[in-house]
Amino acid sequence: MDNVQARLAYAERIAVFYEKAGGIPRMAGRIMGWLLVCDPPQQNATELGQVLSASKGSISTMTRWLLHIGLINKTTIPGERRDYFEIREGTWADLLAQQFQAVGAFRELANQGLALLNDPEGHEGARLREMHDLYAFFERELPLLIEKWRNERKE
Amino acid sequence: MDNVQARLAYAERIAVFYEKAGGIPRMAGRIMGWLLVCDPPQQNATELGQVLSASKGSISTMTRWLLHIGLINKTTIPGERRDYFEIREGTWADLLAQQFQAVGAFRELANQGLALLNDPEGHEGARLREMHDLYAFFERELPLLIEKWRNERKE
DNA sequence: CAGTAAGTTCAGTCTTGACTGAACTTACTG
DNA sequence: CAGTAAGTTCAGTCAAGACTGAACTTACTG
Repeated sequence: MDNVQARLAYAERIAVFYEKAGGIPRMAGRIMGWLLVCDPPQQNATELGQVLSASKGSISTMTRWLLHIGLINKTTIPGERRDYFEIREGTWADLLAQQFQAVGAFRELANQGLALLNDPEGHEGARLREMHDLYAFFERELPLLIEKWRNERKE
Repeated sequence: MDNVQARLAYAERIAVFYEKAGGIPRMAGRIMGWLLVCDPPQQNATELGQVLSASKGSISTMTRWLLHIGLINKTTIPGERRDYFEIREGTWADLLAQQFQAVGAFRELANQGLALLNDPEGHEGARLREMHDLYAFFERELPLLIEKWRNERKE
């Protein structure tokens, strides 16, 4: 691996982006970014700590969290005691699907709001009806899109 | 407005949700939540401050921010000096459209990552190619979905 | 059964950013 | 032109949470 510095800078960029977009901890983003461009694609905790200048504790906590939400895999090599981490295949579709869950929650919140109004059908409820209809629409359509992509992918 | 307490609790729930989902400041979320269920739908800064137990400064900063990102409108009543705020019509579609912008940025990041690899076409690049293809797919499809909804809405 | 390497846990530090309160600006009103 | 109400700005406070470093657990190895 020649351009380690460039790849590190890339990991950092990914981290900043994820932090802003989804509230993902900076260090978790760095790990994700590095695992996207490192060679080989599997890295152990010590390697991650060294290249990212992070403490063992931080790596441990963040890898566990990334495992928990399903973004990475933990694998072991026969005869070795160390754990190796890698980007999980299918991560991105799952991640999007998970983010799309929020849409359903917002549709439900709109419902709860309408229940508070004296006249949900009237002009007073227009705000929440618009919110409800939009989110209901996407709650219906987004899973179909993901499905469509998974089918296209298989071919 | 009889059930003020229930509506306040609702505003709080909206605030917590938006905070987690999009990193929106708690107080901005409270304002949005309250503007969704208040009666009348227009409220001035003093009213907002009182009902939400917030300082003038906080209301001022947050309403300006909400105006800036286009979630609310500022209107005035002839003969009154105060500004009134209300949920902007079409807010939700715009908000989603804005959040979908991130998809394009991620597709671009995947490209930048591939450029760092020695063999982007090979096994080494599989991680980033998957990421790229997925985000490219959604970058294409999501605007179409929003368009579709806007058309359905018009009828 | 010491010695060591891998990994976890947790108390403490540090940074970030939301929020308050007070000083300030602006503009209407008697 | 004083008086007042509306709104802005900003320095300071406070809380949340990311990260470190050290103590601890676990399990392999000579």
